[in-house]
Amino acid sequence: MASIKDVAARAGVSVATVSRVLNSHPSVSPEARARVLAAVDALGYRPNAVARSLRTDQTRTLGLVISDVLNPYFTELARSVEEEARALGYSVIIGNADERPELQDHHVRTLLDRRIDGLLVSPTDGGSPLMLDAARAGTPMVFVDRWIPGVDVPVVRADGRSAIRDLVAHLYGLGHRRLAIIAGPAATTTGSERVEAFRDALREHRLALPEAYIGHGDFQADSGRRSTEAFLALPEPPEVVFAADNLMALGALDAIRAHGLRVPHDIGLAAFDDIPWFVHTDPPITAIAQPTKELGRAAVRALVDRIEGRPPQSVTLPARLVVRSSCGEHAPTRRSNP
Amino acid sequence: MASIKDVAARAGVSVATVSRVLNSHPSVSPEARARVLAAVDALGYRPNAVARSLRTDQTRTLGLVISDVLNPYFTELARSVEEEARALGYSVIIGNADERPELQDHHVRTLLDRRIDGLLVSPTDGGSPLMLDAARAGTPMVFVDRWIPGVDVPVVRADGRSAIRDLVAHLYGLGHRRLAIIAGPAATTTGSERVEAFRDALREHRLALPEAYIGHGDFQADSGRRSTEAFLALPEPPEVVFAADNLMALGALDAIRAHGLRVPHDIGLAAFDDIPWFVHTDPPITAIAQPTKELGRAAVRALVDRIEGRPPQSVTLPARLVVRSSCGEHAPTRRSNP
DNA sequence: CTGAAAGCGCTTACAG
DNA sequence: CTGAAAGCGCTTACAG
Repeated sequence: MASIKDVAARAGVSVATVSRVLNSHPSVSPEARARVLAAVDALGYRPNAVARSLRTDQTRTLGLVISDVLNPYFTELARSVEEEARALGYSVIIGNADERPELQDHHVRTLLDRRIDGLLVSPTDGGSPLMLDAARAGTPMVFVDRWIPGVDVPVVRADGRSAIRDLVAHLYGLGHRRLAIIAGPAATTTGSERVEAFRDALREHRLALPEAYIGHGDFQADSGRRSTEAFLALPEPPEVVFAADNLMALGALDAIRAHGLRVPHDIGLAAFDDIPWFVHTDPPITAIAQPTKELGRAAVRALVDRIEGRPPQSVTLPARLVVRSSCGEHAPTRRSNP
Repeated sequence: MASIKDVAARAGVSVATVSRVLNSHPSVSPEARARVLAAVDALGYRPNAVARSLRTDQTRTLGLVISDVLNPYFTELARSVEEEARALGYSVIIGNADERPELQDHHVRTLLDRRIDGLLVSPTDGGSPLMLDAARAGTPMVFVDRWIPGVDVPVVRADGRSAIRDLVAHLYGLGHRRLAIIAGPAATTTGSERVEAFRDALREHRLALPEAYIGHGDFQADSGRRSTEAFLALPEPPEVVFAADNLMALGALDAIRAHGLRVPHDIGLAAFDDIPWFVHTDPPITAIAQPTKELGRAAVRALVDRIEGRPPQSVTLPARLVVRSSCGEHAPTRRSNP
């Protein structure tokens, strides 16, 4: 592969001049520029980003560590992150933690070793020493979707509280009283917050959330399946199950179908996170939609602000309820979006 | 951030010795090793991968350029690629082409600039000059899923031909005669091959594939929607629509529902690529499943073979038909997997 | 406007 | 077993 020296030799100038042309530094004569450009072209020269990074101490690369790529919500988030990053002149390297803290640490470590300019994280747990150290050491960092309390890092996320209140009101209006939730891991903010918001909303209707109606999931389909089976085995099973993410909703659906039950006739189902397929499931699933694209964009902007020395800002965007027919027979109250 | 010099100073040895310890070179005295390790620990030193790469001319990184991350098939492929790569000591950087040739080129260029050790590509088109040049220049490269004919690069893919023949036999057995397909872009191998396999299978049953029954899609949901609308507007609409990927099937479902039609009563639907949600759609969708994980693994192995100087091998794995109820009322002939 | 030179953080023959 | 030194491919003050 041709190096800057080859270009310099062919153009009859020094490597300094080649470098200046490549970085569009103003003080280069038109003739020199032309000769360099011609040499670059002839040689098919491409600057070595590794060498440049070593020298400039910046990689123009962002790291994104997400909890689970197979979750459509995170896939969409990742895509929006890459899009915005590209617009701002950055690449992004994605690390998939698969909801496993050790794997999350593996990726954080690899990314740090590669000297990425900044890190976007949706933490799988309460924060490993590695991540806490990185934050303290001043690595530019922003949390997306989930965050770690007590760490001085901007957070970009959606607030599902009011959408969850809308959901509970909707369920109550349909006559349901026994409402269960499949929660995410308590160590994650989205895991605990959604349960709390749900519990608070129930309380407004003077409804309790018994321990048996709380499934302890891990945001993966399998745990949705297991929790739902436990609910169904109860002497008094819930009338509606609210899954705290779309994968656990998938697992719940699997379990319900395995028991020969029908939604919503035998049991209702709602999910946090909306995906295109929810329109076509049997029946269409009532869900809480996050402004995923906007979250990705805002997260990148906050991180790049931090990297480039501007004060970064935390952002909280509202989620919204999308009523479909998975929770009851009534003609659903139509909301903004079908 | 501490550098190798800091470690050397603290341990009272030269940087060469530190480097040897870090790379577990045998000729280091136990005492020196211990002092270095202690210094590394005290300083929280982490080697700079950028510097190492510049020096060794290898990044231990693979590039993966896929056509569309939002497509669950590619998401799963990406995940399996990362998993296998990690097992072999490599990281992977994913570039999402979004089915856009310019974006594909952007990622190939960026990846090449970063001096990745090898490139895994699922080409969006017939091959840009950039990609062709890279292949000719000897960049270790492997095509996954889709490939470019006439380029000397190993290909790892699934052969859907026999599964498509099974599908057509299944449809024929159900009494359907007017079968349509929503194809992918003709410039992609999977785009053209699936149509040809479909046409060949129809011929075995003395059925024709009229031009009007070929939708020209681009593997995205919107094109599935448009093609289906065109089918439905025909004087004699098809009895079954076969979408060449799952996103176009989603679009087809949208269009069918928008017309107030029901699957399979009014029109049948089948898809290439199977996804977990197909079990829960209304009705469950008959699909052709690829051995996605195995494809990802095999592709990484072929690429790493190539990188490490072993002869890489092309691999073709079979896809298989999964019969559900979206094509007809008959009790479906059960196949290996529900 | 231009070039010689230093230096980013590593690795690795080479000499001892 | 160990260290001094060269060098990977760049960028960038510095001097002219």
